[in-house]
Amino acid sequence: MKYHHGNLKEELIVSACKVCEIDGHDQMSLRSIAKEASVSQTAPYRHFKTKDSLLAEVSKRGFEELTEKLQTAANAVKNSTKKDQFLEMGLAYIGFGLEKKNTYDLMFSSIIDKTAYPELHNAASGAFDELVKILTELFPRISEDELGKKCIKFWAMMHGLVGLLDLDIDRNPNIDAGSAMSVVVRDLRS
Amino acid sequence: MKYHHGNLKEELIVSACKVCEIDGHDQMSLRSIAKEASVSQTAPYRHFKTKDSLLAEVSKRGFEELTEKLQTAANAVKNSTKKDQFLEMGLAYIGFGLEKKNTYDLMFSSIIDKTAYPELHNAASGAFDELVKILTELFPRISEDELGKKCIKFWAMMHGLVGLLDLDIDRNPNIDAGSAMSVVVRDLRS
DNA sequence: TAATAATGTTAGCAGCGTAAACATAGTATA
DNA sequence: TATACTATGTTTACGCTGCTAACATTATTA
Repeated sequence: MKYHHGNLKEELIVSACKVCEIDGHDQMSLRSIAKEASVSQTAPYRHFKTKDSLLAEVSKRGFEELTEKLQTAANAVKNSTKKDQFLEMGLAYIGFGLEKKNTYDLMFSSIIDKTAYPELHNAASGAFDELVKILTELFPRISEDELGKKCIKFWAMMHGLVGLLDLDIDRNPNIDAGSAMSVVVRDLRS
Repeated sequence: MKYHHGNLKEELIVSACKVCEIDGHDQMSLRSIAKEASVSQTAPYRHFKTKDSLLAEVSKRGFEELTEKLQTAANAVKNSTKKDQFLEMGLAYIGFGLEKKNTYDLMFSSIIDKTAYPELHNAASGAFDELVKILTELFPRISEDELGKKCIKFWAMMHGLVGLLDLDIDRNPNIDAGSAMSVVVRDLRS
């Protein structure tokens, strides 16, 4: 084992993502992350000013992955009906939210002060911008104002659904991700 | 100062709620809560098995307060149009979410394992049940299935909006709670 | 009244984020 | 090439945390 790792910063981020997704963000101690990367407990401080700045990086990558997922979904159904396009995008969003539940929780938790990490805020806004871009192509004729509202509505619904599906708050076994989506999607395609 | 407090359990819950709302749930240490209640650091363990079980109580009271807020809002506009009734309920929900932001975060965070605290789960479901009850009166004619979907939609939208308004993810200064609500409310009143 | 249960405090453990001091390796300059 | 400097690792240590064990005090009950 070399004394100087060479690529520790990246390795630490990867380790942090792993610990987050496997054990949850409440289990993300710097020590556990450092152990995962096989370095000493304080090695991360050569690359990250605080623990939060490392978590911010994990969160940022989550938003980047979400952006990609939305892009891919939009491309996959470019020539379908609006309904299908929305369904696909919605399922992509919810799929990410449920599959990477722990990372999603971190992304939307208030643990990290977003205003303190501009890059994180940009990544989060970037995902929203991607949504705007996709919806702009879907609705070329409506006003910018109406478009913005549509985006907020979509995101709010998806985010809300992820939270509710995860919480199982309704106790209704008939409402799974797919059917909940189809309920919601009807309001968006027009 | 008496040795035996007499009502420490209740006092601790109140102190915990205070610490949560003022400092945020990430600052809720048992020690800080005990200090707020002017008892020793380990006194809480006579009344709560773990720290989480105390947090669960705080979260439970949050859901109970939310339930009340929804009730009050529904009663206040009993004879208005459906649109106004929805607006009022929505604003009550969002108002709670933004005003008691830190408590709301705790309630919907994954810090507490809901399945481990049946009373918390009941309180959360109780808030949803209240929503079902109100919407049942608003829509006496639609099927139970449709009603359930409407409730999920409402909750998802409100929860989503709270998250987005708080996150300021859209960076759109024109979208505040009121206008966002009115965007969303149009879909629900029919 | 004496035993017991309930409820408080004190002391101490391991794990945490973080800072300081130190060790080692790579790089620039003489 | 030798030497200084910088980058990046480790060790140690501090105060905070959740929690347990041992002990102190009060309330209840036989």
